[in-house]
Amino acid sequence: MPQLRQSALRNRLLAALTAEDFARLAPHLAETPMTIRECVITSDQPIAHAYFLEDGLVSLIADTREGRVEIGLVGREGMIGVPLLLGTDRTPHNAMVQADGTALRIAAAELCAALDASAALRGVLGRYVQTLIVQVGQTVYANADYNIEARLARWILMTQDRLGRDELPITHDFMAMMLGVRRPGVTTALHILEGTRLIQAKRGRVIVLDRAGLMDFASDSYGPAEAEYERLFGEG
Amino acid sequence: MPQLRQSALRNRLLAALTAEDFARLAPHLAETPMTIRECVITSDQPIAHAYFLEDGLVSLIADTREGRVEIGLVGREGMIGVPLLLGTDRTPHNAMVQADGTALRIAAAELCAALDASAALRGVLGRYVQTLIVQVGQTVYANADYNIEARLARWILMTQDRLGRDELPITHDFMAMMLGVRRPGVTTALHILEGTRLIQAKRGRVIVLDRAGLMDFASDSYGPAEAEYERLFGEG
DNA sequence: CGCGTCCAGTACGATTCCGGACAAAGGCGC
DNA sequence: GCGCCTTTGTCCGGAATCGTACTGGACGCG
Repeated sequence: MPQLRQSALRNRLLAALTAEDFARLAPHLAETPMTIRECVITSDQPIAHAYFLEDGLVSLIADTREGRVEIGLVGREGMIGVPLLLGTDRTPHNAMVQADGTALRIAAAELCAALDASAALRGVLGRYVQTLIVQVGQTVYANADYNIEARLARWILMTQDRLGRDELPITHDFMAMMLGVRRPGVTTALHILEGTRLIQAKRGRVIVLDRAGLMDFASDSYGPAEAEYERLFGEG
Repeated sequence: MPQLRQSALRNRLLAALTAEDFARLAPHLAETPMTIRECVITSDQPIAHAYFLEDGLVSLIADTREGRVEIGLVGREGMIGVPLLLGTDRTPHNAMVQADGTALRIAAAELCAALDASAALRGVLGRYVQTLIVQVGQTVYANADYNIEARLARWILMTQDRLGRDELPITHDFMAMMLGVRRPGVTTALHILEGTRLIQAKRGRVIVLDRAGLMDFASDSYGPAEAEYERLFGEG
């Protein structure tokens, strides 16, 4: 495979590694396409690879017999396969692709070997786990204290952050599942956001018009998790 | 301080350590009382110590200007100070004591040194982080898909697990804050649980009468997180 | 033993959101 | 251009929960 140049990567975790750590991982990283609705990790199944996203969007989903909810969102700021960092090869959650993209993936064994060899690598990826915990915690808070419109604004902002574009390829149905609400509830909430010109909704996509306005609308449901990421990776 | 014997400890994480890892930590562990409403970790402040709980209950709380919600619950099955494991010395969350108890605490620097020295220690504590992520994820799910009574049943079960007693020293006000609902909502929900003889409510405490019945009531909101803990620590 | 404080119980209108159903419209394949 | 499937828009009654306020009882303290 072609030589990977660290500076050419979009993944913020790989970019934050020391040159030495990157050199350790690079030989094992393979570019992999991700297509929508694909499950890159399936609940309670062995995790064969970790994925460093270059583009696209993946949801971490808790689903049981009686329903499913999104608990976390990962884009090129993060990675899929956190349980591997934490000493286990499986998890009850699913990781499902929400927007097409590509990832650099590495076999579980290679990642674990690199982790054992480098405290600096453990530090970078550990800090990512911290940001993920804060993100999930923020989701608990948002679901408890905010109405659908605010949570939708938060979700749109998070998605925009991770995709790095203003046009988000998302249907109402998907957003409803992610937020754990009824689909018509999303339709109505989108109309409200559209009415104040914060977004423009088209069939199958949402276009962000006024990011600052969305942040106002989302209030404290958006922000803390993002601040934690910037604190830990902002300089990197 | 007196010699600590690993087999005499109630904390399940310390009990799960190898003898070698325990010996590494033991000289630095100091028994510390925890009193109700004390914040053992304050948001965005440096974390000086990690706490391995021997008894008592601590909540992880996300609070902002506009509200606070519990995102996780820790007892003798766990530890406080997870960010230290993940390469940072602070977090936006608070850790507040909900029931008096004691903990064995260790200075951050000593813990980090031990982590650097032992892959096995990293494994045990990393797996605890995994169980914590699943617990928080389960809270997202419970808040999205279950009514107050079921969530209350879940919370009572989790508290009972962690305290190891049937009598839980908890006021309605506290439960309301933890679940992110109104206080009278808790009163009503408790009456429903009491009506079916699952619990008995007294002033300032709840007594579990029928644990199996509570599990039925909580349905899928309770279980997955606990199964994950047993999978990772069940034999230990 | 009496007072003050914390805690539990109750009420009620307002509001959000659900559950389910159905109709319109966009867009793709043929 | 036609038909079909997906997606979106809309409607309704009903349930859950909220916000707020007030009452009465339990407990601790002096």
